[in-house]
Amino acid sequence: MAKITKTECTSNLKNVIDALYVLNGKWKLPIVLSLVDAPKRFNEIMREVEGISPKILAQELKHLEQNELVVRNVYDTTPVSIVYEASLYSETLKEVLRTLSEWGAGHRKKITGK
Amino acid sequence: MAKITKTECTSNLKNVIDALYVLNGKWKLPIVLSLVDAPKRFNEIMREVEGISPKILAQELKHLEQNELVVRNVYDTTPVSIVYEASLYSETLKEVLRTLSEWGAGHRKKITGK
DNA sequence: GATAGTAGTTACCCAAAGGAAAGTAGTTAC
DNA sequence: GTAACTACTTTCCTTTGGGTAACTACTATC
Repeated sequence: MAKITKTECTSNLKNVIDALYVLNGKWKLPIVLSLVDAPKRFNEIMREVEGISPKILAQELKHLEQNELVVRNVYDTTPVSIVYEASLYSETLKEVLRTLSEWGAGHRKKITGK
Repeated sequence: MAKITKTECTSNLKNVIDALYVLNGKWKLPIVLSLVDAPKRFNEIMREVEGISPKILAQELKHLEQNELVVRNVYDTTPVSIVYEASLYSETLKEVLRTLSEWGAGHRKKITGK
């Protein structure tokens, strides 16, 4: 890593902590990945993201909506259908997800597979 | 995001989960960032990473050592000095830290600062 | 009228993460 | 001998994350 100043390092740190605050937890990135694939309804997400409970899914969707990563669309059909989709903004996560995925794959090889 | 297959998506997901498993928690990346800056002793890290308790620091250093991100050097002086440093391998995190930092900075602006 | 599906909410519980404070064992300085 | 510094460990406690199961309110189908 190129030489950096103390101030740069501290602000890096703060940025990383902020990013992790938003993306932290077992389910947030899996949900986003599922919705990036295609918009889905509540029970469809439940079926795709295996193991998640309705309580946690509702909670995480709210968190992701607040952070503008997911959009909740309500359609006035009978009964109403509610469709969640990854926001345009969520595409800014693309690079983060890519580097994390690459690192995770490489690291698994290093620690277990060799 | 370019069109991807279901299989690619699932393996992405697994990789990301694996990466987060290693990097998860409040302190791991802050500690790595601190050591990337310069090798340090236990109490030096304590002072730089504000708010961390000795219990947590000892625990996280062990975890990071197991994952080969941090090296623990023992020097046979009197008294022994123990110096922790970021491993060469930890440089593979560079890209991850950079994208996370950039995203965190941009996201903070979006959600709070405007 | 019973069953199933929609999108959740509620209450209760457990386990892991993390914080606070004190202790330990050794060395060094005063 | 007392205080301070090293690198931790131990104990206790609280908070948070997450799981289970039941329940709600509505609609559609048999």
